[in-house]
Amino acid sequence: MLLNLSDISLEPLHAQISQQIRAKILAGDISEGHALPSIRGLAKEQRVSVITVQRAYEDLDREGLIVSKRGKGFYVSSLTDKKKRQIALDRLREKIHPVLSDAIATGLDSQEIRLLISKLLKSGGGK
Amino acid sequence: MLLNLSDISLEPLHAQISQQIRAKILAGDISEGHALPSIRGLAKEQRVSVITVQRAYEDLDREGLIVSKRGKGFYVSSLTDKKKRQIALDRLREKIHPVLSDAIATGLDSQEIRLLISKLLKSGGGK
Amino acid sequence: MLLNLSDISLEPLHAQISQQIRAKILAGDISEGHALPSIRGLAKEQRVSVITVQRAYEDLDREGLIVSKRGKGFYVSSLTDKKKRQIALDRLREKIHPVLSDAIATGLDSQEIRLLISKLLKSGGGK
Amino acid sequence: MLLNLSDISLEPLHAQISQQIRAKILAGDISEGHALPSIRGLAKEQRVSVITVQRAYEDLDREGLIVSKRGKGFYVSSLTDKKKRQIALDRLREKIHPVLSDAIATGLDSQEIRLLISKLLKSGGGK
DNA sequence: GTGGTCTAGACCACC
DNA sequence: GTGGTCTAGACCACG
Repeated sequence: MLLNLSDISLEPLHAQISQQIRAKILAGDISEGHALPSIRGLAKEQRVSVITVQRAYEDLDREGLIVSKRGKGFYVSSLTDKKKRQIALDRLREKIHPVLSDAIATGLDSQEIRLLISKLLKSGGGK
Repeated sequence: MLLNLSDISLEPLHAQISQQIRAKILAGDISEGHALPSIRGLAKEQRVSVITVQRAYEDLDREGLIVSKRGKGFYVSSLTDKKKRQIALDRLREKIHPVLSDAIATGLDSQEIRLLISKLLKSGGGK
Repeated sequence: MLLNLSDISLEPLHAQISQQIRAKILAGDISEGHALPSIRGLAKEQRVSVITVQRAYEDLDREGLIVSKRGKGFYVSSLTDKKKRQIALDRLREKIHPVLSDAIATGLDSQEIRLLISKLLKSGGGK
Repeated sequence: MLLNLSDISLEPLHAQISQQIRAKILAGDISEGHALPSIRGLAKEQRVSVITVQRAYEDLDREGLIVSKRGKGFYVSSLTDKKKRQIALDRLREKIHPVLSDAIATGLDSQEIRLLISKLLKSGGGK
């Protein structure tokens, strides 16, 4: 599985892993019912500790995006597209709310905030 | 000085302090040349350690928003409104960029991202 | 790690530490990718407080000479020799400028300043 | 008396004062036997505390550059030009030595150090 | 009074 | 094990 992990990021490794897999699932890049890489396999491939992958999978499991089948591995849960979009929106709202609050407190007005965001989205928004 | 600190927040205390003072300065709530509360005074008032306030002030000093006058205290730097707005926008851009990247990776399109943000901004954006 | 710390120097301890490690890195005595001593280890070895070493490492981190890998330690950043030399020259310029200004203001002329410096450099320049 | 004092400099105020007066004396801008401004007068003129000027004068007195005539004020000592130049050189040597040591430890060689200094001296070296 | 530095502990998340 | 944060003291130079 293609992941982009960084040793020196402020974001913990397990969070980087769960976040990138979550994105793949919500974007439909991994379809429902498909198996995820085994914990050991992914750990070896990404050169991280087994426990790190385990924590990432635990998070996704708790969110209901994947399910563990004992002795067989982890599988992508079955979710309607609508439900996926809802989850994605909820996550976005949760993460963007404090940023907007801070921007407002800092004296920026809604107009220029929206303008900046539009520019960022047009310029790709890519990583 | 009125601050809203939470010791259960994920955000370190010193970051909460510097961020709230930064917002006050950028929004023009504290004007240039004015003295900030003394390190010890603010520490006592907010019931945090002296070092915690010190780190917050250090950060703002490094950013150029305040200056330290030895033996006298900290003072708000002189910045034009334009410069302040620029700093605020830069901070917003930096903080919102990864959030937007993640939203895109998650399968959301620019249209619904903008829509969500507009709704949040209209509903106050307040904390 | 071999450090030469003096608690009677005017220079703060943390600055002495960061400066000596900085010199080792810029001179290539510690190569890129190598791990630095752990904060606690160095603190114990040099008989200083953990926080003192931490501040030294923070400074080097901020300058980009080392990077922190959470849970693993600090590592020397990868820098080309050219870049290292540039940083060394910039530091020298910054530190020597006020000294030269003062010398000029004091009535010395460029010729005798250069002469003195040459003599100091020939006599070793060593500590 | 024309002085250039900065509130926010790392250099203590009294050191800034003594250093600038010292430079004037060594450069011959104030000739021997001339009276220095009164402590109170200079303090008022430069908007600093009396004690701050006092400490500056004390330092110069200890170095033998000025002498106190009780009840009359401070006067520039009588020093031959050769002696003045010697003092200036001693000060320069003392201040530049650690800077050169650090530069050497940092991997720079004498050649490029001299080159940098020559460039700084040619470009004015002025403050 | 102020900020700057330092110590000797402690708890936490991460790997 | 690692670094990141925080506390509660202390001493110093400065104004």
